[in-house]
Amino acid sequence: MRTALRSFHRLHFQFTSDIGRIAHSHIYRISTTAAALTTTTTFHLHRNATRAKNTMSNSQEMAVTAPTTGSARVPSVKVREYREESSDEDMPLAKKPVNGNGAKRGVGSRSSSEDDKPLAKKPRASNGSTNKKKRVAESDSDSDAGPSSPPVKVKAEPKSSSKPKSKRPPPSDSDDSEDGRPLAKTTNGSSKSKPKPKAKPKPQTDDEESLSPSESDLSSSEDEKPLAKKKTVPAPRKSNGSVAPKKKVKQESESEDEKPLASAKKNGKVNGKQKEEKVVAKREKKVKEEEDEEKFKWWEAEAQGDGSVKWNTLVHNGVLFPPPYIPLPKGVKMKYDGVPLTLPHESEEVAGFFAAMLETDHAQDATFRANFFRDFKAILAEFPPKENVKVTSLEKCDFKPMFEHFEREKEKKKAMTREEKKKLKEEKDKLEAPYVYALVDGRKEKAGNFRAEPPGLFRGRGEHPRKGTLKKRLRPEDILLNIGKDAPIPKPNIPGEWKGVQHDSTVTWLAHWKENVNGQAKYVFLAAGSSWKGQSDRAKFEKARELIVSLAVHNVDYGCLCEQKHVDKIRKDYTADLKSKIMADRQRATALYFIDRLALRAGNEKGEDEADTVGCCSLRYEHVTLELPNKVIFDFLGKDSMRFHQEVEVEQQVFKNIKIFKAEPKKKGDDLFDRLTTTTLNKYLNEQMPGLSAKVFRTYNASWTFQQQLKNTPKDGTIAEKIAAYNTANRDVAILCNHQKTVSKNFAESLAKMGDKVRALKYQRMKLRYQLFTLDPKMKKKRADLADDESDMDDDFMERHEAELQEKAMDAARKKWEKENVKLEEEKEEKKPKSVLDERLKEIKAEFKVLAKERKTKKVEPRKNMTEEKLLEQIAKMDDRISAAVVQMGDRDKTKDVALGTSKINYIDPRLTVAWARKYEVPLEKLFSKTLREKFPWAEAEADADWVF
DNA sequence: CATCACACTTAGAACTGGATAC
DNA sequence: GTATCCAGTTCTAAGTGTGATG
Repeated sequence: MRTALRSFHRLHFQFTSDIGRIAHSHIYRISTTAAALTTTTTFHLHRNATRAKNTMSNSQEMAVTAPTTGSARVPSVKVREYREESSDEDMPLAKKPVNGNGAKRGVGSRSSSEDDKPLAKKPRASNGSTNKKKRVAESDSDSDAGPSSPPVKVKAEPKSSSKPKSKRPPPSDSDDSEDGRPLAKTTNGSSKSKPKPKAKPKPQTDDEESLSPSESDLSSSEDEKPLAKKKTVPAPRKSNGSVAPKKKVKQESESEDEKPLASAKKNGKVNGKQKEEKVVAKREKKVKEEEDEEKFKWWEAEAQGDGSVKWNTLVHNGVLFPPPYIPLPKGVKMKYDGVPLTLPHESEEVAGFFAAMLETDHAQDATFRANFFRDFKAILAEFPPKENVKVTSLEKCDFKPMFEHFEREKEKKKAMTREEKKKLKEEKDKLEAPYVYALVDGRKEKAGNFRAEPPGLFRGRGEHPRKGTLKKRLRPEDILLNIGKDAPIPKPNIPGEWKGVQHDSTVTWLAHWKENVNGQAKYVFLAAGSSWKGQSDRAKFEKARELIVSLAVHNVDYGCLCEQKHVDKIRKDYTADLKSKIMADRQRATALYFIDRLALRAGNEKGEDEADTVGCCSLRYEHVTLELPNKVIFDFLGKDSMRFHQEVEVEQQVFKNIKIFKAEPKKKGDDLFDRLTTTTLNKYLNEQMPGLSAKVFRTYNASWTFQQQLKNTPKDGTIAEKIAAYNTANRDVAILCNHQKTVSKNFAESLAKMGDKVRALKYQRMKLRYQLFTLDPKMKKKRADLADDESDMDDDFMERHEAELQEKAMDAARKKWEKENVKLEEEKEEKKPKSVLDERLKEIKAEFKVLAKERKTKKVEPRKNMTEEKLLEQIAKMDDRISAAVVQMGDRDKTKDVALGTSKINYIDPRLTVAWARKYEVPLEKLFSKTLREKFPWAEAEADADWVF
């Protein structure tokens, strides 16, 4: 329906000069009729900003927001601000200081070697209201978004503007055309050069659409009206499952006993000679390493001919089903209305699923509870309790006894001895051994998720309408195998027959089934370290790199052939298309701008029966708000219902476009890009460069950003410092991609602990300082820097700290006394009487009395043998320790809600890491875990220290 | 087209086990 | 030795993107 409407309205969008006038009046004057929209928008924004501010947790973030909030309130300020910009018209927008904070971005910073220039740090604001992620994501400022940094930026954070960050060097050939072009100036030449065949540009297009006051009104053309679309209710997705598998499926009933995998090895073509050589070379080494050597180095092999055929022979054992349900002990029963229920195994199992989650958030969630209870009632209807009790209310269900039983079981498991645990693990490994590897063309390859997903309650993320639904136990009858024609058909480890067996060599999955909750397909693939995954992973990065491969283009501006990178051309094109008269093109260009600059996902349409999350193409009216003069505020839930909240300064044209896309009659709930789908967008991108799609930009920008940020590595720092630089770069990428993690439950606690540690250090330093001043009062003047009191050192803390220290000291004394006595007893000697201990305790108390007195008088008698030099030395050491701890604390705080793993695993070309490790001589295992190294063997093989993305 | 089915990548939560603190 | 914490790993949900289908 949505799409039907879209096509119905798919008429060319003829811009008249009218648009500009509205746009203009919004920007220049906030008054009278034309301003109605703007005014409400502005106030709305203001409210948002205020709310955001109120919920913010730390002052740093408030500092970011406050100025804008203030100025947004007073339109006249905005007007003036905007006008003032005309004075620096020739300055690229991206480099204009924002709110006076972006001072680091000087006018001249653009063209010279930007790599070494510090870059104003992106602001970050978490909406501290919850410890769950939902943080307001940070956006990198201008130059970080891509090689030719266009003017996307987020307000600079004043506090951290001093933090150095490298800037990306703008590629020379694109710089002038995009970044360098003054905002307000229009270049007719560039519009002529527009390569779009679709657009038939009128000669003065650009002039008409410039922000000049002469632009006329928008409303005259029908087509200009944005499509206000109703949200349609698609028919509920059918989950009827078992359609006969379409291609090449052969139902096979032979239940031939499984041959050991090794027997099928002869089917494959093992390169015997090669193996032999390896074996000889590594003869001395252990068997395990020999095995490693056998690994197929696909990146050294010649490319296979037909890309669609993935294998010739494929042998594996299918999926491993979990053990059948083990009923609870007789005494463990849930209660209903206080009455213990004796449930049949079938319903008991389902009750157990919920009971196990009793103390998680899921169990409190209304949707989750409702869905669970619906399914629980259904199974109870089929398998009712012995007591013949009708269960009608979840509130009356008491799963506590079951929950506690599970807890006890967990404890038991924990309490097992090492041997017991080891034995258990061995048994498990033995059971799983046949499934761990598959044979692909005779090569041993690790399988991935070969364990059939056990039954349970569906844990949908965010506001998933189906969360809590019972996910049924899988049987062999649910599962379709994909396996070599000559391979033995494995026998399921539980009774039953496979749903089917097929031999499709164009796909890489080993098993497939349809899950009952959402009717979605599930697959068993090979593990991440397999050659199939490796090859496509490498191909992904190569595709992204292709974006910066230069190609010869006919440049109309200069009437010659020029070298240009794909990405530069694409950026140039979409920048031009931002002004296209064809609405669809203009929307596409604007969307592309966001995808490129903000690393948004494509945003396919989603169904009613899924969580309401969006990506770029599916952004709706309410997800984007505008703030003069050129700020776009994104606030929406993306993949996994992760909040994306950024305030971004954009090119004026983008700002204007959004205003148009949001114009009447569009309202809340309508698509922002009503004439754009991921399909059309990708089709366009594919024309720009074969194989290009929206997601490539995420890969590209992530890897590119990483490469740029790595340039901040201290060349002669310690390994730890280098790794810190690496992690900082990693974090920048994670922030770019909005990768979040839940703040750990006891984060605040552990941070507070660290804080106390710092303060304990400061306390020590304070004592040293006082000693110094007592020793030589002149030092107070000589070293005025030491005269200041420690910052967060109040009496309250000191008292508490001293009490703790005293308690510890006394404890230690007691233990020492006891120990001594035990020893004396063993040696049959006389024990020390209690009075000895008491005497020691008394001494300790006296010592701490002195400390308390010192605290009050701020005078500390120098400890014996203490000299001025020694004190100064110790103070300096203390300074180092304190600042190191403070830095570490800050780092932890900054990373608390950022997940670094996802970008490392999926977005950052591993060759960058390998090259960096070699260049800076950091052991790779400090950067890549074992699994990551297994995933990226190809990167280690091909990237030397000079490798560049 | 528009929709669906399919196959594959990307994602945070949950779990685990070893290191570290106590 | 035991508790706690955290990095690494596993699990599976939730995306992307394309080709077939009606």
